[in-house]
Amino acid sequence: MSLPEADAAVVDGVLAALADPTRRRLLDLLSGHGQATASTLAQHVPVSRQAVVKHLVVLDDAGLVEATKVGREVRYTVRPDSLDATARWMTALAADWDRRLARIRRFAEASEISGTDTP
Amino acid sequence: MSLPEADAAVVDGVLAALADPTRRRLLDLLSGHGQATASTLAQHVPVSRQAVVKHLVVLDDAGLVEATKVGREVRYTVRPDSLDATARWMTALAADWDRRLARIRRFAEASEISGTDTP
DNA sequence: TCGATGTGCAACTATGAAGTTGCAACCAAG
DNA sequence: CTTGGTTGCAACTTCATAGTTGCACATCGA
Repeated sequence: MSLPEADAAVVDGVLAALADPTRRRLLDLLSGHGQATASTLAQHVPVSRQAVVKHLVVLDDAGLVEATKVGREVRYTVRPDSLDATARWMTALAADWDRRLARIRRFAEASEISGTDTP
Repeated sequence: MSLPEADAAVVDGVLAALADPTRRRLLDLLSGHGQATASTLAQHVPVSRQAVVKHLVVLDDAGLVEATKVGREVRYTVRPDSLDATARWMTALAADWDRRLARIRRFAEASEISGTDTP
């Protein structure tokens, strides 16, 4: 109803991307440095450069980072748009749950009976 | 840093839990029905009851659902608190990225050095 | 041109998670 | 007590993904 369904794919990708601690760390490093290459990031994370690259591909597919080729190196930057969309989605979802729970609670108090549906 | 670090474990659990589409579907069903058992949920989802139970355990560990034993059945309910906390965390993170990007952009414009696109 | 540094691609391993099946235990109603 | 429905536990399979290594390709500087 009031939940935005248009960016379901975006939300899906962002949630999957944020589920990994290493990727969250990379995003943290990126937001702190403004720009960084995969090689530079690999120095601040206990995995290899190729592992970092794979993570950056996932983050790029989720729209969370942007790759810019500068000479022979690839600079990565954080992109807040899809994160912001997912944050809004989650906030709306939490509000929706609260609404439903409030309604159910009110209904339960009024009708005194607890059997909601399944007999 | 304005980012709340106290609920890092909560955020971690919620993100991991929400990463799975089946778990999101279960949460959707639960928020719609108010209450449901694992057997009931399994009828609305293309997986077995035991798979649903495992998902519910994950959701319970993440603080997203609550289990209540009623007679011989276990009723599950949605719990918005940790979802709300995660939503706030994500909103703060998006705002933080925006802040940093704005600062970097302002700095780049002021110092005139970085040829962003036109060489 | 030559070397050094950085990136891209491919093959491979392995650990964890999602899902299944089977069976035991439990509880309510006949 | 027995029977039907419900949950709980355990072993097992399967598959995605995080990680590795090795090498080829590009690019900058001397």
